Amino acid sequence: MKQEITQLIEQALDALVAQGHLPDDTQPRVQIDRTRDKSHGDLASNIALTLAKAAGMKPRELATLICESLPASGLVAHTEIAGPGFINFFLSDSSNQAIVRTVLERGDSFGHSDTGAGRRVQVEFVSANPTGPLHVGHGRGAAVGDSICRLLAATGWEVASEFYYNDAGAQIDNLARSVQARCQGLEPDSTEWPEDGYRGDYIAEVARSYLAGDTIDAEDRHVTGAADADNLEAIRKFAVAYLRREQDLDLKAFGVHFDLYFLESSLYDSGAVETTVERLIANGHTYEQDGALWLRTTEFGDDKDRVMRKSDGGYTYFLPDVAYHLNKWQRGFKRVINEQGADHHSTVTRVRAGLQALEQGIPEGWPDYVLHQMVTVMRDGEEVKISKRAGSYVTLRDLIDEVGRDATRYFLVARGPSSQLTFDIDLALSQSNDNPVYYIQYAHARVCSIMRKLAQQGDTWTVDSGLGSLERLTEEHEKALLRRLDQFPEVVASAAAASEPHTVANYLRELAGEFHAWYNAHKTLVDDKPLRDARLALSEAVRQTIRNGLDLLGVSAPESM
RNA sequence: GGGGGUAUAGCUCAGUUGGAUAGAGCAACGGCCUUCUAAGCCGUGGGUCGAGGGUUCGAAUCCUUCUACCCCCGCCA
Repeated sequence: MKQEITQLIEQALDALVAQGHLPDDTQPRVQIDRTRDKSHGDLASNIALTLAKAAGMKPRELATLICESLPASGLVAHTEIAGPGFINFFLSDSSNQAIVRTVLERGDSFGHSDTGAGRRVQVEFVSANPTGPLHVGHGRGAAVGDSICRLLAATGWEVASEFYYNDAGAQIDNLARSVQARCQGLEPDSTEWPEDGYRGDYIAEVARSYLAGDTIDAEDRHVTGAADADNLEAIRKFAVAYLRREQDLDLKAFGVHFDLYFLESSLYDSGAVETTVERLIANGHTYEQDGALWLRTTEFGDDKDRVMRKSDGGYTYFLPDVAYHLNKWQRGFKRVINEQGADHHSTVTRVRAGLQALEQGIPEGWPDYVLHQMVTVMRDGEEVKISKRAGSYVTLRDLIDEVGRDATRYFLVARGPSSQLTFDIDLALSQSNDNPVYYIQYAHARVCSIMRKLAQQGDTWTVDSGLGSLERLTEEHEKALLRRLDQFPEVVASAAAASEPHTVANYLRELAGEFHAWYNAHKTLVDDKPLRDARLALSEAVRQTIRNGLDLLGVSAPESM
């Protein structure tokens, strides 16, 4: 609709240029906004305000000229000039009502578009170390990352979701030593407990399972506990498999799927890490100091140089990270989005610097990052500190069990990634009925309920009869719903472009609110059949749109509550 | 000290890449169920958009200075 109106304005401007009212070099960017206040019509343009100076006219004067030059169109009922010089467009009823047909024809794909044109995009998220269960922060990453994937797929991108699986390095050794200590009967308070060891209770459970000789069936590995407290390597393999399985189960319960688990160890096995080091050295961006090998990341905007090979010969996490992202580039992903917690912010500059130092023609700002701010968990009115090493923990699984998957996902995705999030468990539990997700789902279920009622009465309706009498939708509540439905494709497009799924959540709250208001004000199943069928068609369009929107958030659309 | 983020109603947060009188939920108060599900609706009250300055037809939004809080600044990830 915006596009059609934009074209009308452009035609009017062309005519004014031809008549000499506007300079020949007028190259306006026509901007159309939805109005906030319905007394301002449906759409508004500020074009007269932006061109007034160049035209040497007062804005309202120019606006009048533009309105007089607008080609006739069945879309527009009338225009008004308002305020300092806005042109307000009042759309005809029939053009507003047409959205119902569009929604019902497009069905599950209403709101989808093809801006991605089949281009490939890779989205990496969660990427938690296999050193403990997933916590709320990972949950936020999972909810946001998965929703971004859904948004990109809905806008025509070919999406590859990926979990970088850190199964090598110092933290894994730390994990193995912690489990071994538990196998040996040590407690975290013991003086012999490993320095920086993981203290959580789950470590004891891993040890118990290992000593019992359990077999772990994780998605990509199957390991049986050797039950030998002295075999550190066996413990390491068992512990990684155990925690991998736990994370698999957590993500499955959360409804999050990954196309690929990329193993950090594979970068060592394939020689990619070595190759990366050699290339960085050959390119002259490194130096040795204090027995370590440093990368001159300050050449690429970092505030200090970084160690890539430690004095003990091992690599820091930074180097495999660079090798991993080179691998992504080599796989042909021109667009990559990394969704991470903001506590990992410092890696952004570092990874990009490493990629520049490789001199492979990778763009400077590649890859994209979406950083979500920290999640604070409140329980019993107090903040629960999340620390794997200290052992205090609120797992994602706990939340799903207590609060429910839909509410947990909605809660974690409904805020902008850049704002901090307080997850109050007591609130989510005690007032779960007030959770916005139920409000939205209820709107969906209500439409289903109306349809059931219709069937109970032995009545039927057809989409065609509904679409044939859309002109009966004349109530203010109905007009508001029509406008809202028309907005959905833009909401999806901008949410996808900006990697901001929360705007979809906000939209659904508005749509559901307007539906509930309409439902209470006007009965759908009235005796007047044409009116009834028109309202059923509108109800069905609302239901379809809510369903599509919830799907983008990974939240279910129940048929009854 | 440096980098990033945030600051909007009592609380939790929106605010469509500069638009018209800044919104919603919760909390408070008052109404609505013999009528398609009351997990709902209607109404009332509630604001120096952290503070100062700047840019322009127009600023919660952009620039600048300051203040407060969160995160990071490791040869951990």
